[in-house]
Amino acid sequence: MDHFARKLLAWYDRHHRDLPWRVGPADKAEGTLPDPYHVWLSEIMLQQTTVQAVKPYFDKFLARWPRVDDLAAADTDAVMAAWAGLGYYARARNLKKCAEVLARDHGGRFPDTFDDLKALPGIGDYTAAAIAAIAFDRPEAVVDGNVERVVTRLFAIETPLPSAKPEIRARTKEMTPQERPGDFAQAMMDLGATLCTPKRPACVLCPLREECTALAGDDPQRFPLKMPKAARPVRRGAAFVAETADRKILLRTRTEKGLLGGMAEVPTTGWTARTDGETGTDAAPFAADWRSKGEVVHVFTHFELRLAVFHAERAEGPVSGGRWTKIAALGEEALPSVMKKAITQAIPDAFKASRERP
DNA sequence: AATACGTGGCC
DNA sequence: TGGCCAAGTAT
Repeated sequence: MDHFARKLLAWYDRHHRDLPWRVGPADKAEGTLPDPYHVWLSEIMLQQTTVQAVKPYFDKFLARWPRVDDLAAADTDAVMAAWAGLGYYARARNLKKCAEVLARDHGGRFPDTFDDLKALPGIGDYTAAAIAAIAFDRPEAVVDGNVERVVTRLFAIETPLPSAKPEIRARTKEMTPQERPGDFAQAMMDLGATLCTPKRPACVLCPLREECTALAGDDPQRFPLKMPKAARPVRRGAAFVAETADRKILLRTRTEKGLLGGMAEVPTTGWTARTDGETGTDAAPFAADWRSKGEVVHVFTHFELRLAVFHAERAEGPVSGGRWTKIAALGEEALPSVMKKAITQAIPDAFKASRERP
């Protein structure tokens, strides 16, 4: 085992984070490996998502679907609703598909190699390596955003991301030990998350400070270098919150593919790049006494949405392609955050009401 | 290979 | 306060 791995594992034994899906080094020393289902579920949720955001969702999913077979047998709508708010909803659809494949073709068990894991829906290079290393003790190179930061600093890699990825992978592979590869992967990620942070890294506490090339230089924080990002355009549209006298609102389900795929929404116009600011009620789903309720702004990864919100009270009647849903039952719907924002703008107590009547 | 894909927290 | 960032994947 090389110098880096030995020092890092010693640090991990003392300073590892305790996380709900993790088996700590003390328990692992007695031969206990974490449940692959827990590792998989957490890794999918953690893709581009903070630990803090994931925790309550992980607990909720595990309580409701304790084993992968339970998830395979679940209603897709229920899974989407449980995922609502966590973002990147293709993850939830692939999670369900993956559970079904495992239940049908693998007897409800996870494969234990990188290649077989990577063949599953929603599992890419990172997640396949992470599950293989953490749940099955296989010495795979696990490279996430934390590892990219740690490694580019350790070796002062001047190539910007994403061009530097092959070099980072090669370096990580060299460092990954045959023994405790799962702990090593988690140690690298813990180091990146707690000490080798993007801003103001705590180098004085770092177990690798003596061998860090970036620290020997003048400014470790400048790593990793990154290619400049494209500007985020603004798109505009209108959302229509139709409410009946008995407190129902009109919802639709978005198509499976694309933005917010398979999630619930209130009727909206298209979201276009036009900047004239003109958003009228001509595109409303039906004629009603639409009242303007102002605008909500929501920032997606690649554009900013400014949604003009309209509210109609005492709306009624059958509407094709939509469903009238009790405001008190909105908590069971797969509503993404942007839609909760729009509904709250029109009906401030909408989600308070749904909480009061479980 | 470059782009689409959410959300919330932080400074 | 606006940009950056978080355990990436699919196409």
